[in-house]
Amino acid sequence: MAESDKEEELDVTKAKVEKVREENLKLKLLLSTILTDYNSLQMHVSKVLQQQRGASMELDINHHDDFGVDISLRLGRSELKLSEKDEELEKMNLEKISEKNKEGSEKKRSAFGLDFRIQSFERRPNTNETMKLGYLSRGVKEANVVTKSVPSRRDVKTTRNENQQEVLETLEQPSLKKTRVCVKATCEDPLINDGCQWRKYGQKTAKTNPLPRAYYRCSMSTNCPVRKQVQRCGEDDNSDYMTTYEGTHDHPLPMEATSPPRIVLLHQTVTP
DNA sequence: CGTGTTTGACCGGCGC
DNA sequence: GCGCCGGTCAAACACG
Repeated sequence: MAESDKEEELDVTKAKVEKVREENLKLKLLLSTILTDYNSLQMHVSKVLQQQRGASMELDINHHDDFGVDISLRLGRSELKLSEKDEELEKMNLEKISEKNKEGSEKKRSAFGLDFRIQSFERRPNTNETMKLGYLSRGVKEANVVTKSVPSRRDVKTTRNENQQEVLETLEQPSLKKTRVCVKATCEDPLINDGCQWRKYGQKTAKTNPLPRAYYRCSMSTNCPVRKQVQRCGEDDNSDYMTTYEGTHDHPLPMEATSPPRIVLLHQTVTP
């Protein structure tokens, strides 16, 4: 009797182990997809930056100002510093990975549905602003990054393009700066899982857009200055959400917000 | 009862 | 100066 009980228990345990193994395999697959996607993003960023560098050299060959680019794909963390050695390693890894994933990465990217592009980014020399993009978990279709140094409200003019996408035009004032990142994402839940806790403090319907815009504050720390706005881009339930993060967290972030994909490209300076 | 959401009121910036 | 508009506040409410 006890013997058969033990055998039954063993079978149940075996089944459990098998289940866990299957789950593990699935997670591994998911991770590899995410990694592939991340690598293709890195490639894309470096390509865009190279193009930008080329364009700026062509545009202003006699101008001797430095032109720096900081990109850090992390949500609201303070600036990441890499030593020269780290940069070299990062570069080597990127090359290695890009060769490995040359084939099929495009296909996988569209299948997984993650992409982003830098619309514009420019900084003046001796400023210390890092661009941050929230890590979006699954369900993200397109991340559309618009980041600039945002001075006081007085100096910011808000215009809109055809897609009701907010574009910030910064007038001359390099001192007062805030991080601002726009992310366009498709998910059922407007509160995409970026690892942080948000508390809604308001909702408004803009005149130019009948769809409501929600305002959230980070509630992970009592006086965290980070805010985000979530604006639906279409009327149907499956439509995209434009999420705009503003500010830098004053507290450590959970794993969800700090885990990869992460892109760090520090100081690409062009000297004519 | 604590925490989060809703929603109308209020405030400051900006254009005319 | 006035009106419009976007962003924020805060009281009321809902929920676990």
